[in-house]
Amino acid sequence: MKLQPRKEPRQARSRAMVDTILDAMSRVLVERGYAKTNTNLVAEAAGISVGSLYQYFPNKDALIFALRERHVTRMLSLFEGVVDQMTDAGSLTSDFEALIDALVAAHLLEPELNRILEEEFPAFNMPVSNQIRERFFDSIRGVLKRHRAAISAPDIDVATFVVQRMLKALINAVVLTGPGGLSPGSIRPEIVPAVIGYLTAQRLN
Amino acid sequence: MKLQPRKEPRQARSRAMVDTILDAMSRVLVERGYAKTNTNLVAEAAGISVGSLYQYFPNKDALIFALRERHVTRMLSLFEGVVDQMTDAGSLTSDFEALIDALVAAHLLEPELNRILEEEFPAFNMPVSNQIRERFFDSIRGVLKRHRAAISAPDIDVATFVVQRMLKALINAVVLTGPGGLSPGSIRPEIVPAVIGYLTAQRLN
Amino acid sequence: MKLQPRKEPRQARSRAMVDTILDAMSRVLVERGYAKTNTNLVAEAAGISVGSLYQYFPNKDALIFALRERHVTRMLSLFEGVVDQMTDAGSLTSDFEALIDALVAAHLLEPELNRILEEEFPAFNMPVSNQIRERFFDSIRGVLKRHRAAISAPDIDVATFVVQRMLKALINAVVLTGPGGLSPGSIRPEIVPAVIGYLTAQRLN
Amino acid sequence: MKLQPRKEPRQARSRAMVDTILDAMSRVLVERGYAKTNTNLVAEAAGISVGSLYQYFPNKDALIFALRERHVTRMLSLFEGVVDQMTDAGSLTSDFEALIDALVAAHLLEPELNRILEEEFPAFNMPVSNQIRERFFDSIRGVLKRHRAAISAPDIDVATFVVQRMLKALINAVVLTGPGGLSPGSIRPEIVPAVIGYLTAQRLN
DNA sequence: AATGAATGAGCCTTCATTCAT
DNA sequence: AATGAATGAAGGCTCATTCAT
Repeated sequence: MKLQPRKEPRQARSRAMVDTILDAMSRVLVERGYAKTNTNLVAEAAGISVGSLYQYFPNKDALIFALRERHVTRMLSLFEGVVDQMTDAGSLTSDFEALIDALVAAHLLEPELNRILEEEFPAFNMPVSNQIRERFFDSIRGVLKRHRAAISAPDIDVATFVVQRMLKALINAVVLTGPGGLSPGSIRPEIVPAVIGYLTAQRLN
Repeated sequence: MKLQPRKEPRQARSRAMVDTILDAMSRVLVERGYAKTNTNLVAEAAGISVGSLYQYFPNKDALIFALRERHVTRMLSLFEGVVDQMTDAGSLTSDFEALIDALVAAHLLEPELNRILEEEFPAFNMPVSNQIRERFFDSIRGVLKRHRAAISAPDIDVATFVVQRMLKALINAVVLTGPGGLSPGSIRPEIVPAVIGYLTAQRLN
Repeated sequence: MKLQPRKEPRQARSRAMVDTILDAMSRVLVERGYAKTNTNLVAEAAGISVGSLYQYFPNKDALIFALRERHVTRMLSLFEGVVDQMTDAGSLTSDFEALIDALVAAHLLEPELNRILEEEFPAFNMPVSNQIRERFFDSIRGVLKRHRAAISAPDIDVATFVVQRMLKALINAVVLTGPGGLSPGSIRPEIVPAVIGYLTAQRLN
Repeated sequence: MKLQPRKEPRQARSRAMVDTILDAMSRVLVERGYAKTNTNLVAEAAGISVGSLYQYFPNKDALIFALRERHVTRMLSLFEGVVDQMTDAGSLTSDFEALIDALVAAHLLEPELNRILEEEFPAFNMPVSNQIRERFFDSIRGVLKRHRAAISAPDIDVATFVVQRMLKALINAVVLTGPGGLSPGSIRPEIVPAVIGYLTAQRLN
């Protein structure tokens, strides 16, 4: 009676493997930088053989892509969690304060990996999948829609896009420590005014 | 009277060569992308030998660096030209309108190269030289200072930094044609409100 | 009963590979000379890919170094074999006769390789490992010590050093076929008198 | 009246140039080692252009060859000077003492260059010209002939060859400071006994 | 004769990917 | 499915030599 299943169903094993590999990739990337990262190294760091690595990823690009996806998805989860908890009670400002807190927190999950993914990558080639991008977009749009009345921007989609870009740029400024420049701490408090300022700006036409 | 020198003095020849090489680099980069660009190809595209290329650039990185510098310097020229022509008569809004026009124009000088330099590069490693960065910064700060009274942001340096980041992010959104997303044309008119909105936002504390 | 392991245990395979590569290196070196020897050629001669070669040797220098070590170690083996078989019965002269026979034989194992290693190499940079050098030294010193009474040289270590140098120089003269010069055969019988003459020379002070 | 000749006759200029170039080669060789020496560097060190260098030497090998020749010729001069001053009064021992002194002094003329020429060169390929070799040989043979009666070696030519090799080996041991090993100073006094011991060794057959 | 920029063959080395075991 | 040795195309860079000026 072969009732006992494999300890783990195949799919699960595969997923665990994929995660192990991505963890290794992340570690190597952080430790050595993109230029000195290669598949053999990643396999070794994952405790498997290169051959096995290629069982789970068809090529190096797929590996990079998957890592980006996973990283961004994790950030998205945190972000959506915050958005989902918003009630109708919140003001535009308080909502964005929460949202920015969440975004900063998300970026600080794996800050080194995040830095490399943002700065050191020849990889916008393969942009984060549209699905993820859209969910970020939709979350922000949801907030804007809820406060439609308070917003002077004529087109919500356009405003969402602009806010998204502003947030990304400014939060990276806070999170990514550059060699010179102003302290991240002093930028942080400016993000809310920037967003709110834009959304509520007086428009002539 | 053999007074006439060689058609071009030595220094000039060297500069012409450097420019020829950078032009070739730019072309190859645009045509094939960073990953498929190599020094032999660049030399060929420049109509010279690899050896010659290495007479002018010590290594591949120096080539990339120089190309970035040249590109950014050209953008800076255009930008500073606009800023220099500003009179005290301009309003905060009109000044930023001019400034954004200039920036967009600057980014459209070599849009494809610009895209690759912005997106495809493992190159924050070698950031644009601080001097250039600072001159961008100073230009913007100059404008802000002139309109200090109209600005609610408490710290001009911080505000400059934020504006700079916003401008970069939003102008890239306008200039860099992504596969999906909103049309750049619709983003463009939002930049002024975004900047002005931030600068004049009501601040509680 | 699948008790039989792979035909060759891993370590053995690796060693075989190293030897195959060194054999190829040796062959190429002999056929083309050092200046025209390169890693790709060696790999080809070894019937493997360059990549494989670099799996066993980190760089070209390591390859050369290893070849020298192997060659000298083999010579050392032959030499030590002879020394070990010496009994107390031998005279100073008969001992050195045997010793010189062994050295000549050792040099004639791979005479062409030996010539290149001795003459064509920018390689004192990476001297034969001290351990090997010392074992040669110690063997000779052992013989001298046994015959201490018959030796006029005041310091055994110094005498060992001198004898070692003399032997190397004279045996190379015998073994290395130069373009012109005396026939090696006529030099050979002079080595024993040279060594014995030195060791037993009358010293005034 | 174009009476004034070029300041220097052509031949002389050429010789001066050749010497300038060889001096530069020597300097570069000593400062950077063979592996890091190249023709462009030598030309620069000589204060001329590569093109000019190639006016005087057809290729790199010729340059190396010429430098060796010059160096060895200079050593030969010093050596022959000593030999020429020998009178019939000298004993075998005193003659060799003088001769060894001269050789050591010769090797210490440009010790660093000498070291590189001896140790770091893939250059026995192009052995010192036979003429020079022969003059060394002849000088030594001359001394041996003068003392023929005191010498037990049956064949003067063979003995000359052996002595020559011994001298070269032992003097290099004195002059070339290796990383480990006995102090050169302690080897020096052994050279005379070695040579004399060989020449006067008792021979059985 | 001098110059030195230009040449380009050639070398060492890396690494994504394959495949026999 | 796993292994990891093997592959080999590709790339950065050097340097002896040439040649237009």
